Amino acid sequence: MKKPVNPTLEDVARVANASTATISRAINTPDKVAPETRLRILNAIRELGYTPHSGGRALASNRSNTVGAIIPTMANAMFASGLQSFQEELAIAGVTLLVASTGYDGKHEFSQIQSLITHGADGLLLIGAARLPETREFLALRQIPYVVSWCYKPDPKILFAGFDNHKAAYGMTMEVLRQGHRKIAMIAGISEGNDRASNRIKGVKQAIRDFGSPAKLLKVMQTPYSQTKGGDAFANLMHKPTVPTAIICGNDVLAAGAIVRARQLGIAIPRDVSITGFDDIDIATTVYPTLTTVRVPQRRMGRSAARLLLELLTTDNKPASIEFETEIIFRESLAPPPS
Amino acid sequence: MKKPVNPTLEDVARVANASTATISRAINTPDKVAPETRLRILNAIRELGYTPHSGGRALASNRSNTVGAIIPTMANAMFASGLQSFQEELAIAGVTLLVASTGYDGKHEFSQIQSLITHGADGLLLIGAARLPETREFLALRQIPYVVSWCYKPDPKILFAGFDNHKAAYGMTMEVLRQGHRKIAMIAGISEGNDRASNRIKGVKQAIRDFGSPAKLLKVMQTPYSQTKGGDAFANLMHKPTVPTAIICGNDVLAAGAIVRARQLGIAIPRDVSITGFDDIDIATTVYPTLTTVRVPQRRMGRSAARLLLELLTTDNKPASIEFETEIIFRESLAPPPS
DNA sequence: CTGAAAGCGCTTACAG
DNA sequence: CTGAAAGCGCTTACAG
Repeated sequence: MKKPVNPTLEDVARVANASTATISRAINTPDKVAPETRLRILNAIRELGYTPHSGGRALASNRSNTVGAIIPTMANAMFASGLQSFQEELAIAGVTLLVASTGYDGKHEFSQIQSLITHGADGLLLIGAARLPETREFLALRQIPYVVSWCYKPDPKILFAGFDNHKAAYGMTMEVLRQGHRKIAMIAGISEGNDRASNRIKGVKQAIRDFGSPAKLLKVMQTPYSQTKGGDAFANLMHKPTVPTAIICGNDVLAAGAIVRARQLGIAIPRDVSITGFDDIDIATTVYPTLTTVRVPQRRMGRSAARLLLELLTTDNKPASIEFETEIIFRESLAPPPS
Repeated sequence: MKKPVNPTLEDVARVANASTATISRAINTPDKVAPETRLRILNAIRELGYTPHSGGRALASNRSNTVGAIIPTMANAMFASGLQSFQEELAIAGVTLLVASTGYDGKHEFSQIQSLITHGADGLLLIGAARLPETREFLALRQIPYVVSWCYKPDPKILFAGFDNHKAAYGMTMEVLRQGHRKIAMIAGISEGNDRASNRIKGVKQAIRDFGSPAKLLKVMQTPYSQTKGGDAFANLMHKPTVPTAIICGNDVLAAGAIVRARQLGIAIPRDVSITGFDDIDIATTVYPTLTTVRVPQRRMGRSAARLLLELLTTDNKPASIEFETEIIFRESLAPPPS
């Protein structure tokens, strides 16, 4: 017998000598099928290498058991372990994860959201609260269930599993001030279309304002998240007439880039200038001196996001947002300024 | 008028006052539709937030314009930029990428392959040549077009866009020997089910054998790809009675872990022991001392893989595999042994 | 426990 | 340039 290359339920039915309805039940609700029938069917499925066609399935059942995650980038570990936990939690519920990335571009985000919905995602994980108006409209119009992670706001209309970037950056800045720094600079991510980046900037500014004179924010440089760019921004800051004694970085990648560049320039960290990061990814301990940074509870956040989304998808509950606390991890790159 | 939450072609047809056939044409072959009709339809689509249902589309057209990539892990940058290039190249052709990860587990790989095929992937990008027998059978039975990357073999039955791991590891080992090292150890990845890891081990062994006495491979430790594990393996090697003068690592993550641990243990790199890596990801220059490593042409590989897969999918050509060369990048972590 | 049949949202010859 | 209609692969009341 010739095996069909793309076997369908009908092919399985023929081989297993049963109706397509029974095959479907054997796959989806096995205990509604007699054990011997089930066995026969399972053998036929294996023999043919049958996999259900998700299109037909989605069409007929009006659900896909699939959710989508749209993250800014896969290029560094910022989202990797959170996404991993998200996926693991979904897998327990038998839900498949589809992943797409945006390159920090709102238009890309919109088209990736549409693409994932088109591919049958029942719900979405989105990063951050900043979103194009057309994207918001689309999400609202289509009443797409989604949870927003990596940030938190007390906004009852949106379901968050995240943390307060403003508060976290504020806290780190206060610590830098407490250690005696007064001339401070920041190397931040690009704030446009990125509320995490902009709230971290606002948090730093607010802390320095609240602390009052003589604390001063010399400069905030915005640059894409790459080590090289972080290094460039660092070199730039250190060439100005007034040099900071501490530089607060928008994330660990920028901070690591600054530290590497400092070494190349013969600038000692933290003796000549202190550096802090944000995220606490692996790179924070790879770099030398090791990085004082803000730890983000990625794994717990990812897991919670999955649970909230599943609850949204499978129950009528209206689950509440979850705010996670961040924590300052003290390592070598931050020390009091030379007196 | 009440807007449907999940608008269908029929809804668009009603609003735009046209048949579903015309709507479909306006979307897929716009120039077969009168300009004014097209405009009316586009407005209706926007108004309703319509996105085509990929299930219905795949069912009716028997293609999905989607390919899947299955990578071992998203947890570090080993595959990130290659995948990025792969995606960019696909995007040019209007093809969507679905990504899944396996955690270096053959069974997971099989189920993720099935899942992506189920979700309509027309073709696949796979990493490495090691694969479970059932996975091979499935790929063959279903005649699934795929390209294998991150490795290369002169096997005409499989389409590769990769490099020769054995040769690359052999080359690095020869360089280490050339610089005068004779007592060598290796910290490798887990070779089971991972041909890249095992071929790198074989390459190192072969080089040392070819070089002949007094060169000796003291020990090969296999460990999962994490900095901590790399550090543990390093500590272990340095506590043995016979200490190596050079440690060749299976990838940069392991090597970085070794270097970080060396610092903690007060062991000087490269004075006390040299370290080499594999991949040349960002971490190779973040770590201090910076890492001498094998550069893998990730971006070109990803782009080629996409082109080969598209060729497979859209033409009747039988494209040929592409072998990329790797290159040793000299940095600080490798130096001649103390004489 | 099993089967016949309707219908999910699309595309595409076919006809005009 | 446009429309009516068949059919893609599934699931699921309904009937037995």
